[in-house]
Amino acid sequence: MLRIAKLTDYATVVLATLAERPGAHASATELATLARLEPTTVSKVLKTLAQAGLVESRRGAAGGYRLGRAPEAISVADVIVAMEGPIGLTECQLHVGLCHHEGHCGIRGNWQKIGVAIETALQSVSLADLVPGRRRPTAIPSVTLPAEVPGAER
Amino acid sequence: MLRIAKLTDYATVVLATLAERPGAHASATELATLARLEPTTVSKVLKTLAQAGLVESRRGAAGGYRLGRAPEAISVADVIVAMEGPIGLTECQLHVGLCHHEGHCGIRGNWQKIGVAIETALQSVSLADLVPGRRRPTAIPSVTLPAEVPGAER
DNA sequence: TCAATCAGGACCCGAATGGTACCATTTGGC
DNA sequence: GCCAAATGGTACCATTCGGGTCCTGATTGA
Repeated sequence: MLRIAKLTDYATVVLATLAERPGAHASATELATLARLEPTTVSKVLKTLAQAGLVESRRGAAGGYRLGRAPEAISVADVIVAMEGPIGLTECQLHVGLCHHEGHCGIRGNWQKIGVAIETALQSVSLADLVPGRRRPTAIPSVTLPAEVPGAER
Repeated sequence: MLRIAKLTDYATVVLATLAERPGAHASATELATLARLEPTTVSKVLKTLAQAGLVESRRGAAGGYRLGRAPEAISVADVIVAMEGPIGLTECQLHVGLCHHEGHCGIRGNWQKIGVAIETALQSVSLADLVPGRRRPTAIPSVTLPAEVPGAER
């Protein structure tokens, strides 16, 4: 487990397809053909991505979608956040007050730090890194877990 | 999103509770009281953890559970794997052949590397680090994404 | 022998997910 | 001016999954 949703996976594929044809607008059906996905599903994904600003849409005839930013400026974390909302391993990481164990749960702060570390890792990988053969980075910046993970703030 | 299941969260709390009383066996109901969780839920969690070897069980009167290994030897990744199965962000990361896009999907290998990076990060945090006030590590080992993330193996 | 405790299912309910369909709106071209 | 193409938005449904509860059997110590 610890999966991302299928739609999020599709989103990365669609975005990668878009990254291979920069500038021009591509329709949802066209992208679906290229990515070999269901047109309706691709359309749904693109709508969500457009709301997040990751793709720009143009309506009407000869409309379609194109990347909202350069592939290097779109991280995997951006895609996940756009499709699934804020990244947080636990519920209490996002919404304070919902969990009635907050008062005595000593490991809450640690989960938050772990989540931050994962989010940082996902932010360090850009869409350009995912597109096959487009860019070939020599190395990915190293990711460090935030120091002192112990039960600090309680 | 990108959440862990609630039961996994409970598992860390229960394990942390167990870590605070090393050696002695504690019953499921006793642990539930300490962790302020439902006894039946705690029992369910403990059964799963016992199957994975993270806790040792003793049946009968005066039975109960205790940690199977030292808290330092139990990582957050171990807990997640025990409760939810292998860590994998995407379906194709775990089961080859299920996805009919494998042949032409260029970003599959990259997702795998991202998953490995996250798993490594989770493995670097032990149960001892989660228990409040028990150990206070000066720093957590840095985690580096595996080099060359480009669409290599295709 | 009995009570306490774990082991292992079976079961149910609610929520989330994936997928589809429908209609309104916008745009460009004939 | 009209029509086709395309997105925007919403609603809907089937399925799966997670969380929680309950029951019965096996084991152990007093």
